[in-house]
Amino acid sequence: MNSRNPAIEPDDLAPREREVLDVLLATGAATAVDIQGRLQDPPSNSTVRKMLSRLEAKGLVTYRRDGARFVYRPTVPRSRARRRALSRLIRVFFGGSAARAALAALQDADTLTGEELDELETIVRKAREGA
Amino acid sequence: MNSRNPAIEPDDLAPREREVLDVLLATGAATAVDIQGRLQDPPSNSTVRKMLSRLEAKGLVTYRRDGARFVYRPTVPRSRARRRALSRLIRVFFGGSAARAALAALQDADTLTGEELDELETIVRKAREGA
DNA sequence: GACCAAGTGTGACAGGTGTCGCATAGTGTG
DNA sequence: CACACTATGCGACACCTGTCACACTTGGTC
Repeated sequence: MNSRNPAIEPDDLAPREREVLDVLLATGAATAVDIQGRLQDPPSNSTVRKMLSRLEAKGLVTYRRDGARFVYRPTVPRSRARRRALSRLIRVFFGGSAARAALAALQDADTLTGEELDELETIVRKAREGA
Repeated sequence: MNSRNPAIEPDDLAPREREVLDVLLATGAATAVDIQGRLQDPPSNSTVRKMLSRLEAKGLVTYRRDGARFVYRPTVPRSRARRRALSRLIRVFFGGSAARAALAALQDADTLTGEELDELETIVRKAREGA
């Protein structure tokens, strides 16, 4: 069980481990020092490395040397993790309605680009036509 | 530290505990048996009760007798937990853009009610006017 | 090649989690 | 009120987590 364990998902992780993986998912790749700097109430560097090594043992991250340092990456496809996280949010907080989740997110969006507005209009138009 | 401990947030919980709290946040209130039935790969009823008692010790749930059974509720305001979960999702998976998160959620929405479409149009219109 | 700085690997360990079985308490019915 | 049924409280315990200190590697510089 050295890598690729499809049974373990990011949701099954302990809080600190999940926090570390979150940084990796958000940035795509990072060193132990980078990660340490992005954690809330940061622990020692040793601790971060230990987390990374455990995540690696669980098959959730890989690393690659880059000179003296190691650069870590998540093995879980970002899109897959995102889909799971999104569907969980929708299930728990929006009674299963993706539309209501989207509306809530839009409330938080202080700015919308013209492109985003166009996309929204397209979605609305298509929905009206389809119905 | 019997109740109201504002320092402990749902994100700081171990996976199983979070799963239990999720059910409570999703349903508003539930008994140990209800919760057990909604967990993935459900453990014994004892286990669920132990989780609940630990969550109670952490000040995250309360219970109230209802005849023979106990009904549990989250003490964390749903809206607050939702806001935190949403902002985390946005930060980790959408580079901080609430708008892009909303668009992703809409892709998942297989049906949109007329009311929801109206709300979306209103948001788009107001955004265009404001800009 | 000897040194220093910066990185990494890992053992240890207190405390937290997930799991249950068993003893106990509350409800309703004849 | 005695019985059957269902719920709850709790002790126990193996395994997992979060934390670090300390020893070791690597890369570059005189």
